Amino acid sequence: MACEQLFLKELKKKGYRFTPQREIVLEIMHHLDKPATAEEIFTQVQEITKTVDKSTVYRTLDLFQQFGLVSVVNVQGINFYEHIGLEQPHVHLLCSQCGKIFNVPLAEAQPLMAGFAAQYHFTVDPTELTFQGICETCQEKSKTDH
Amino acid sequence: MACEQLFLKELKKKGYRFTPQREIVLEIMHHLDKPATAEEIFTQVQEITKTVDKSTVYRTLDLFQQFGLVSVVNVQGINFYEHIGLEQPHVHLLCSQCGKIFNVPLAEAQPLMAGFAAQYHFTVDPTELTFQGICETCQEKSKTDH
DNA sequence: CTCTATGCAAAGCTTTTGCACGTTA
DNA sequence: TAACGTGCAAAAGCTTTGCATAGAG
Repeated sequence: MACEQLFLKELKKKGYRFTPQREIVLEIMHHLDKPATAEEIFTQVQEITKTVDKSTVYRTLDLFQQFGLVSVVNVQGINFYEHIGLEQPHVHLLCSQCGKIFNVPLAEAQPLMAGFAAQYHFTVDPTELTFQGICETCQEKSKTDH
Repeated sequence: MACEQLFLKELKKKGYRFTPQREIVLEIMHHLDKPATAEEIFTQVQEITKTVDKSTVYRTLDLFQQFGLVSVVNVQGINFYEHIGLEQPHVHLLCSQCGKIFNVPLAEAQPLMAGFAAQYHFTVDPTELTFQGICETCQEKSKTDH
């Protein structure tokens, strides 16, 4: 995996080390299909080995963030981490009912961001963009519940 | 203040009581010029009287939320509360540098929200909408710093 | 060998909760 | 005077930190 090799080189260049713990967390982040909490990531780590501490997971996620490998979305006080290696830039749609997070291309929000820039000279940071609401499935569900 | 009378009636209708503590917090929320943390609100309460406990502030803010008087924005793990009594619907622009929060009319984001509804059948909840980025002042500042 | 990273345990912070007592209506 | 609300203290989450030791380079 090219991006991992690159990351590895960057790590070493800065005097950091590539430990088994970091490898495991990286691997897990790589296969996440949606943003996950530290707890969820820790649980997945434990399925592989019990010898990784939760604090190491936190420290590792912090490190990955510094390298732009991982981004954090905070929703209602909960941090969700996701891998952003080669993925296209995107924003999040969070369903406040089922908790699922969907990614949609950043391009969709570009006009709005341009508007904010033009009108208020405010430059939106797209990596932090999350829209809360209700997803299709939950909308259907609430219809049939009635 | 009409909205407060209304709120008071609603409170009583549901069997809640209008206590001095709730009055103080309401008053403070009313005069906030920007979203504030529970801690900040508590500090302001203490400037008026020392006899209100922090847990009461939390409970009161929860109550106000239930009545739609107050909304919560969570940013990087921190809850900000704001009064939304008679104000027009709006979204937030949060400057990640200076921490200031600006309100802009919801209408600006309406096209985007409509797009999400059309394409993904996802209904955005506008009360939770916050855009992080850099405000005009901080942009100017970083220019002159160079 | 050196210095970074880890595990463990403890501390920190914000927020919530249990309970006896005060207060509102 | 019957609920509801409050203060106090303690607990509960999530995250961070200090420190001795293990391990990467």
